[in-house]
Amino acid sequence: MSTNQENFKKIISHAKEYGFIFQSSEIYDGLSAVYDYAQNGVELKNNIKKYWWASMVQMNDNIVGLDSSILMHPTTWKASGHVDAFNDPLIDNKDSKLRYRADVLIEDYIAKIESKINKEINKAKKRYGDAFDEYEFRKTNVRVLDNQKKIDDTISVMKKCFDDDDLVSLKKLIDDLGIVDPVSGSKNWTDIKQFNLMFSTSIGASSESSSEIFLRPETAQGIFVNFLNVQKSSRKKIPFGIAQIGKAFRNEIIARQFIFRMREFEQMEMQFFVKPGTQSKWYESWKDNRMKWHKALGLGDENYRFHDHDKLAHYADAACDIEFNFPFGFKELEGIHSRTDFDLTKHEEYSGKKLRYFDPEINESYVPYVVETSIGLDRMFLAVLASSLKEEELKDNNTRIVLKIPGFLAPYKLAILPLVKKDGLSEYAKKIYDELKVHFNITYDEKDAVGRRYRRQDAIGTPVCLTVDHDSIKDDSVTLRFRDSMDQIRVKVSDVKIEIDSRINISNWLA
RNA sequence: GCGGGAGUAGCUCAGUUGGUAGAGCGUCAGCCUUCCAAGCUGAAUGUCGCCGGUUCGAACCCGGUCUCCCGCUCCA
Repeated sequence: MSTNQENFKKIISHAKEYGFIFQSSEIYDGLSAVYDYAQNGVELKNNIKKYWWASMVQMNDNIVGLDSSILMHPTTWKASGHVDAFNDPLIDNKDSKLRYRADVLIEDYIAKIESKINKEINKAKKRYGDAFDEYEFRKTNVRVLDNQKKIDDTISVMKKCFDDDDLVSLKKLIDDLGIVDPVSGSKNWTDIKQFNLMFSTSIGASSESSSEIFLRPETAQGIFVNFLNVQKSSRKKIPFGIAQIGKAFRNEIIARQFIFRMREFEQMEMQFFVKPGTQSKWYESWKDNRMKWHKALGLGDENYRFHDHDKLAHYADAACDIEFNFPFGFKELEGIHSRTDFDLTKHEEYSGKKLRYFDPEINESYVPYVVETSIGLDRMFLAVLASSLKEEELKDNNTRIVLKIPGFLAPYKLAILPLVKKDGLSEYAKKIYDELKVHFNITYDEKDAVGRRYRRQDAIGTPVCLTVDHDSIKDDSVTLRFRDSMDQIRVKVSDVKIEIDSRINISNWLA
């Protein structure tokens, strides 16, 4: 475990030292759980996006792309359930150090009193047998009436608190009712705090005309509200999918573990619209498909596993995660959810617009069911970085740090290195650089011994280095040196493009 | 948010009972070098996370605060 922690620290240091990830606003002490992608990080991240986009949109003739806005009509989030689900009044018990939802505590209290009433009723039932009239009993029994009044009062006070957003009175209610922590039995409560996981902002420049809107907490809703627009303009027939890559925002109560859980993060989501009744078939098929996609990267099959959800979210009838073996254990990397017709039905309800598909095969229209695949881009980035960063023992007690990422993901595909600066080698090398830079993202380095320059390229994952020596000028041949094997081959300058391309072309990983 | 640990150069870290800040690696300039780092010369870089207090004097002691890592919780 401690070695894993050390390993994780090394990854974080490496990410900073070699220009992959910096903390946001670092000179101002940083902003909690927000990170920036630096010169090498942005290349790697963009390449991961390309891999996903190609496998979704390019490789499937029934999946199309979308880039919807971060800002959406506020009713979107009422319809999706986020306004309710992402909004919790929380309270801590100072003795047990546990955190509870205040409304759940009160509801538990009400349930307790209800069970008292039921006990009373059951006792009376036993006593009076068939002659027992529950309605009459509830109306007349003093203890029952007393308890029922407690319940009614509690509910009305609680409702008023929520209507008025009055957390102080809500706290007072918990104190007045003498609610204790089920674990510690203590009444030592903190104040109630409202946690809203959605970031809000306002639209409209003047304060009178402005209205509160949210930064999207997931990209999926942008797809749902555009479902019919896309379907009609693309003339796609069900089953078909809409893919989207974009930022989402969650005001996490606690956000940690480097870029694993951030407040501003990027999702790659695909919503697949299917005929009702066929969703479990597609759910299984996408589970299989997505796992294959991950494993094709070659980060190690043993690093992936499925994890089925025990309790399902309000919108799902089946759900699982693809978990990855991060330095801090197996954690969710991608979610695959069978979302039923929940979202489209809700949007129909709230918008008053039909979101139905007319199926020409059965001559009927219906609200499609949705199977979602949703992957955290930043998590994917971390998975690639963490599993690829290796420290290798070489001969003569030497070691090297090498980032063994798949070639097409590498920030630079090729580094051009003149063996020495003099004798025209630099000029010759720069000429090659100019010829090749239109084909690949490449870099040039002539500082220090060539061995040290190889190490620098290893550290950022450059799969191939090209070295120009004195013979190159005579016979137009150069040495290619490969990151993983450290092997070298001699090729004609005119063959370099083909040699590189055969090793880093994304199609090698897409099949 | 609570509990535990931490914050000193780009990175990893020293820094004695409080006396005015260092190493290794890296970076930059130059030299030397004909293929796998750590050969030579020189240089730059720190309000010791931030604010306040105690003290003649604080990297060190005290208080607050910010940020990171671990546990609880949730998710992409």
